[in-house]
Amino acid sequence: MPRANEAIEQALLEFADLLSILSEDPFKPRAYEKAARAVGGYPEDLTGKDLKEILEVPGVGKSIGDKIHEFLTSGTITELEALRAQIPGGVRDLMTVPGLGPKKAFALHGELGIGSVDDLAIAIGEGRVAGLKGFGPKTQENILRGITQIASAAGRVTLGVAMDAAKDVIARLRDLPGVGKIAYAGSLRRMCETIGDVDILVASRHAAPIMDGFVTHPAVTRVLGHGDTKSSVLVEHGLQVDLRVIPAQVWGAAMIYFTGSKAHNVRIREMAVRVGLKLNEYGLFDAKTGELLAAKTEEAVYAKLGLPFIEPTLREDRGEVEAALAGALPDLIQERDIRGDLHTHTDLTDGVASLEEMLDAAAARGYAYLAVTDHAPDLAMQRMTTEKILDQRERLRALQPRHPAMKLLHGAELNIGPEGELDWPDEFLAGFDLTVASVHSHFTQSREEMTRRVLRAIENPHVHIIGHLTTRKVGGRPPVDLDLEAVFEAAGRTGTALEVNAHPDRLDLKDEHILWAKRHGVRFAIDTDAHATTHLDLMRFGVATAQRGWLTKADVINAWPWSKLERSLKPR
DNA sequence: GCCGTTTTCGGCCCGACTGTTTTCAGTCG
Repeated sequence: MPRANEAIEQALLEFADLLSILSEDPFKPRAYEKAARAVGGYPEDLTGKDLKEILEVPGVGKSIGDKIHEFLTSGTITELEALRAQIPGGVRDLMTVPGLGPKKAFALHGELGIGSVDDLAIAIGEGRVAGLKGFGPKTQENILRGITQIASAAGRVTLGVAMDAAKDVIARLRDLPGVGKIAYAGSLRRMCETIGDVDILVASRHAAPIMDGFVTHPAVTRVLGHGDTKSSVLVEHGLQVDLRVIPAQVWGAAMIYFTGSKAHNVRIREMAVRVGLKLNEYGLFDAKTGELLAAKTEEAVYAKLGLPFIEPTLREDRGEVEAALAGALPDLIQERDIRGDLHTHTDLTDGVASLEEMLDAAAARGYAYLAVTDHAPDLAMQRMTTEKILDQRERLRALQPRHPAMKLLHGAELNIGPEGELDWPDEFLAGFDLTVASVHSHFTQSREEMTRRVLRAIENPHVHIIGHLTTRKVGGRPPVDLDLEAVFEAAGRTGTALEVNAHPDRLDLKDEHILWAKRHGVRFAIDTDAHATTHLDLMRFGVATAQRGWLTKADVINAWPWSKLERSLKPR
């Protein structure tokens, strides 16, 4: 079962949102938000903890601690229920529209009775919103654009949400009698950035009890179908989960079939047909005699087709079949190849873990190096100063002896200003072991301005990595407008690495961009941008995205041994 | 609501941008 922390985090964030609508005091919702993040990033599972232990979570005091305790013992928070009764859920959804915050959402609900995003679109169309104070033509236009943006992601969830749901279901089903192999397939196994539905495969001869266990899972909000070998349900976030039970002897063929992509499957089925074979979810057959040639493992099925095993992350019909036939599949980067994380935060800025905790967590992962890269002063909200970061550097240096197997790198996440300027002059930047430079403001600049700005940062010899290049949020904020061809050319030429941000809400660069950039000889850094020790585990999503971009460990600077990385960090 | 001490209250996430509000509220990172 997943940790209770995530459910508590969601409940506290909802509490914060509802308070921000209802409460005059802006600090109260912030306290809930802060506590939510701290719980989400807390390394220990809160399940079964008593009040005293709960109060050890930073940012959690008596009042919130009581609510967490109530949630852990009863599954609900009475006061949260009371807030929900005052504010329909759809009103909270309004705040997901870019440009709409608690005040505007409250006005729309209070003045016009608007209770959902759909209501809002209709009301704008009918001109009813125009009369409302603070809702001029530009604002309405922005809201409509935001609604379109949300709608385009409707029905899909991020990789992280889908993975949690899949793990949860698998954990519940794994111990049922008669369950052999169990695994997720589909777009989740291919690690696509958004997931429409989760496919889970179980090998068993006795489907009925497994089906029953599935549809009665506590996370199920609605049963869409309940058959002999296939059932479909909806869980949180409206996510659909399909379960299929198949005989163990056709596991490989079924995994290929249900992993897809459709385009990949079409390609290999065509290959089969051309040589007198037939491929479906039950196996690879001789088309004439019907004899079963392979089915048990994916490797066996691919082999009979004259192909090596193709990693799920490559199965998009982007040339992987041709490469496989030519023996030219890339030797893809794996999570075990990663030797360190080069973009992490501590509680000196907006992280929730201390420097010591982050170092311990990284060391526990067996990393050979770790860069601590807290935010720089130009991101004003973080209140970083030159004194604070120099003090952190001293503390980091002093901690080095505690981690003899891990090289500690002192860095910063710099802000690329609107003109491409950075937070500190070059002399000061030269004092860092490593820097990440990212865009955090002025997202709406023109393509020319944005490109000039990013190019200037790339050309700066004291910048080693460009963080989350496009700043997009999966299913949320659109990417900035940027001449990627020019950016990739410059990054390739200067040796400035481009980040593959591993957070499932970002995945930035995305797979297509990685493929494109790689053609320019760009180097990459797969980083978690961790704001908590638990976030270091997000590395797997970054590695999967890098795989989808066909990267090998030679392409990824944090898969290099320290001696090689160290040489590459010298000023150009 | 939390927290720390300048210690039981008062400060906390600051500053810029946007659109529209004729002087600034709301939103965002």
